Order: sequence, then C-alpha cells, then structure tokens
Amino acid sequence: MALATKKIPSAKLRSAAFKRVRADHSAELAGDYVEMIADLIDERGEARCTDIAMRLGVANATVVKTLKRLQTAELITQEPYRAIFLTVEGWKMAEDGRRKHAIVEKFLLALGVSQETARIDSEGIEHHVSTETLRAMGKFLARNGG
Amino acid sequence: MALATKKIPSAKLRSAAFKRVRADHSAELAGDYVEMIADLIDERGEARCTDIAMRLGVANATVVKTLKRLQTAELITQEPYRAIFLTVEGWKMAEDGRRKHAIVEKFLLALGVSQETARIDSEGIEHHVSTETLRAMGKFLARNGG
DNA sequence: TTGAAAGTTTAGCATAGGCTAAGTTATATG
DNA sequence: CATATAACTTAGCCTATGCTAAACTTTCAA
Repeated sequence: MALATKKIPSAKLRSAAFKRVRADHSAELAGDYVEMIADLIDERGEARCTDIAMRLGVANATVVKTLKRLQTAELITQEPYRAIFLTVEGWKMAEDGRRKHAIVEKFLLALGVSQETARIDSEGIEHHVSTETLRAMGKFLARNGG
Repeated sequence: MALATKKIPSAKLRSAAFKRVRADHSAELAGDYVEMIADLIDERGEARCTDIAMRLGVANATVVKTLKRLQTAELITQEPYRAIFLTVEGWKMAEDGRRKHAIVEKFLLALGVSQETARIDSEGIEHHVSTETLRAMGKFLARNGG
C-alpha cells in the first residue's frame, strides 16, 4: 500500500473545516427558528406555529417537532395550544443572529448585488461566517458607506 | 383569530430563501465529496475511502454509505475494494465547485481575513453563494488585485 | 351555546448523515 | 507463500429534519 499509506500531513487541518461546517449546520436551524420567533413577537405580539411554518416553507408538524427540541435546549417555552416564548438564552441567540444577518445582508448590498439576492444569499451565508470575517465585512461597510 | 389570520404578504417570498438554503444543504455533501475525490485523483492518482474519511473527519463507514448515494446519483463509479472514479457529470460538478471555492477563498483573503479563516469560512460559504454574488466577488477581486 | 373553521398536536413514515463493531478482501513482507 | 495489517464492507444503531393523515383544542359567529 505504498500509495495509500503515504501520510497526508494536512489531513487533520483540512478536516477541521468540514467539522466546523457540520457543527454550523446543526446550530443553524435553531438560529433560524429563534430569530423568526423574535421577529414574529416584535411584529405581531406573538409567535404561532402556523406563522413559523409559513415563513419557513415547511409543514406545521415539522415546526412542532423542532420546537420540542428547542424547548429541550431551553431556547423557548410553550404551553400546549398557546403561543411560543423565547427564554433569555433564546433572545440572546436571536439578537446575535439578527446582528450577524444584518451585517452580511448589508455587506452583500454594498458589494453590489441586488436586494433580492442579498436577502436570499445572506440567509445561507450568515451561519458560516466567523467572527473574523464578520469584522472584515464590518470594516468594508464602514469604508463603503454601509 | 383576528391576529393569527392577518395575512403576511411576504410569507411566500421569505420562505423561498429558506427553501434555497435547504436545497443547498442537500447538494452540499455531494459537492464536497466529488471535489475531494477530484483532488485526491489529481494529487495521488486515485481516491480511496480512507483518505476521504480522513480529510472529511468522519468514519469510514459514513463515507461508504455516502458513496452509495453518489453512485446512485451517477456522480461516481466504483467496484468493491477498488478506487473511486468520477463520472463525466461528477467531474463537471467537481470543477464547478473548485472554481466557486477558489473565488470565495480569494475573495475572503482580499477582504483582509487570515489564510486560516479564509480556508475554513470558504468551505461553509461556497455552497450558499449565488451566481450573482459570485460575480460580484469576482469583480471585487479584479479591482483589488485578486 | 353550539358547531364549523382554524390552529395545534400526535402518530407514523422516509431519508440523510453520523456512529461502532464485526466481518471480508487485498496486499506487503517475512 | 502464508499471514498480519490495512482497507473496505455490512449490519445495526441513533438523531435530525422533512412529510401526510388523523385527532384534538380553541375560538368565532350564527
């Protein structure tokens, strides 16, 4: 196995990036949910299952199931057949997400893409942007009238 | 249900972004695999299970299972206990991914982040960047000596 | 006040993508 | 050339995230 045994020194380094991506993904859904719940509470006074499902474009039952996980993670609280509330932790995560989201979206606009694209792409990108990159985007915005 | 019935006109528009993110995610893994297989073939002449597993940071069995899906999707071909090959379609996807990846990574570097961060963040970001945003990044690179 | 509509939950299914443990094949070398 | 080791595969488990269909609550309005 001469060929197969040759060590790849950077393998561990490489794998770190993919591990981060996988970790990002599992955190992503929770982030999207709490951010959306926060928006709904601010916009309409309360967050309901149906509205979340509609905005996310998934079935009601899917939302219910996910909310159970968020409750276990102590990000939300809810009583059967009642509106959904965020815990302190939940609000913190929502605010964090909003801040990040806003920077990425404004950044894309400043880069010259259309509003529609900025809105859509920022949704996917926001969860994969490190603090360092976020700071670089911030600086760019400061220089380019964000 | 006065409150709950109030229509949210932008709900469909909003949900489109999340739908794209979910679609991106299911395409993402396939993209990472074929890109990595292409790299291995170029670097070492062949792609083997173990190397993919090591670079991705997952167990061997996980790779095997995923490769089955890629075979069903006609992106790769393989015989039991032998190396993995890309189909024409697989090569196309790999090239596409590499091109995208390179632009995003160079873009992040040009934006001023460290090499390490550019490498890691680009891995997560590349799959969520639309053609329009990619073009904007390219333009930025042209202006800023990419 | 009661029934229909709207909203919520439960049950049951599917797929993706992880894992470990155990078995099978290939190969390098003594 | 026999065998130890490395590589690969299979089996079986788990969780996350989607779905539909059916059951249950709430609430509005006749």
